[in-house]
Amino acid sequence: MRNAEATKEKILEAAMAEFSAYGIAGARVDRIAKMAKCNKNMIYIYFENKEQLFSTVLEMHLTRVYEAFDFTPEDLPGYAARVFDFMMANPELMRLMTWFALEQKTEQLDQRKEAHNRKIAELAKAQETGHIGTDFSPAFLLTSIMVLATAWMPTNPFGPSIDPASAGKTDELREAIMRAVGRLAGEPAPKENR
Amino acid sequence: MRNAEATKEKILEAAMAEFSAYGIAGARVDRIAKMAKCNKNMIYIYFENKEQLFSTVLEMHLTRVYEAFDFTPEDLPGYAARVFDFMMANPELMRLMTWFALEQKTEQLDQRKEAHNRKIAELAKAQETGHIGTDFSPAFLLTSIMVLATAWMPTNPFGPSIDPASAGKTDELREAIMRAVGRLAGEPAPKENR
DNA sequence: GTATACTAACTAACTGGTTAGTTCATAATA
DNA sequence: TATTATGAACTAACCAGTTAGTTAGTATAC
Repeated sequence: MRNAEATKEKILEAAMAEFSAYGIAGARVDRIAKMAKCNKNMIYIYFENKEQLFSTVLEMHLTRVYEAFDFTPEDLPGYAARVFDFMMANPELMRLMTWFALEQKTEQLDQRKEAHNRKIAELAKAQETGHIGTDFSPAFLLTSIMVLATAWMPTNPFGPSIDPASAGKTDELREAIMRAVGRLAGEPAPKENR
Repeated sequence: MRNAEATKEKILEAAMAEFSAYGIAGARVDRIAKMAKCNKNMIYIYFENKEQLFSTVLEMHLTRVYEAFDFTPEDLPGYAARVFDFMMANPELMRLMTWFALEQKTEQLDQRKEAHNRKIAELAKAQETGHIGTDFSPAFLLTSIMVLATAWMPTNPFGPSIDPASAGKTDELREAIMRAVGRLAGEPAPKENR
């Protein structure tokens, strides 16, 4: 069976599993080849080297995220819930991002930077128009939201290890995260609560 | 110069630098020996093997943390500020913890677990006595606090990379984190906002 | 239609450098 | 002299990346 595209696909899939499990330094090219049921050399033909392969895998999946759900500055709890659900369903991606943050050699991904700047601009506008509170800066808000939404991932040193009971209670957790984000973003005009 | 204790100390110091920089898989024992200006063999005499050395370094520094500052359930913003300052001053420890969370082989550290359970119990009591709000569970609160206090560390994929401008503004950041924690923990009876 | 030439996809075996861990002779100390 | 600390050299395994060669598919020529 000769099929370049299929082989590339299998390599990328295996690489995702390997890198998210072991990071760049810990990943083994031989193991990726074996998992992809292809020859090791094909990896070097299609993807230069190990680091290049990692970058390709990471960017591919990040692109998938950016297309998966959109940012709604007027409904930040809803956005947090979507991030939470997505990350819970894709723990491998979270691991990949964390490995990258730890192992990165000062490089930054333009793609992510742009996406963040766009969101921050939207938040600023939402603050001006009074849709959300102005107690926190847009950048602070965005970071807080992302951090709260991903706090219960296994990659977080303070997440499940603090709160092992949360393991099964996904719904309660999402609901609490949404309320927390609501508190920070400032309930534009809820008149009263409870 | 013959001094076993001093050699052990130097090895531990070098190991901390190496492991926090490269993780377990990426760390090189030869590099640690060179940095500690000791022979590689000494490492194996004093600390069994590489993984054992890592565990020793991690536990040692975690103990240091637990003794460094105490938990004040009635002043959670203050606690968050202390965690923030400590972590900002010790970014290496945060990296070490993150490497561990990624590389761990399902082991849990009893020491940490105990410390967390104690804090959660204190939070529960503080809720009963009305010192803090009851909108969020103690475990949720504690995780949120830790996560917010450490969100702007370089290890966080959503921290400085989202908000590079925060680099120099430590004071503003701490103040915002304290307010955020206050929002989540405080105001037992928030009648209205704005 | 079938023989030939050409190319893309793939493979097995190898290479050179690295790395965790060991051995053993020597030096310091008591 | 006996014990312990130390370091240089060593070893076996590992691993990223390479090489030289094979196989399958496809186009061209007769």
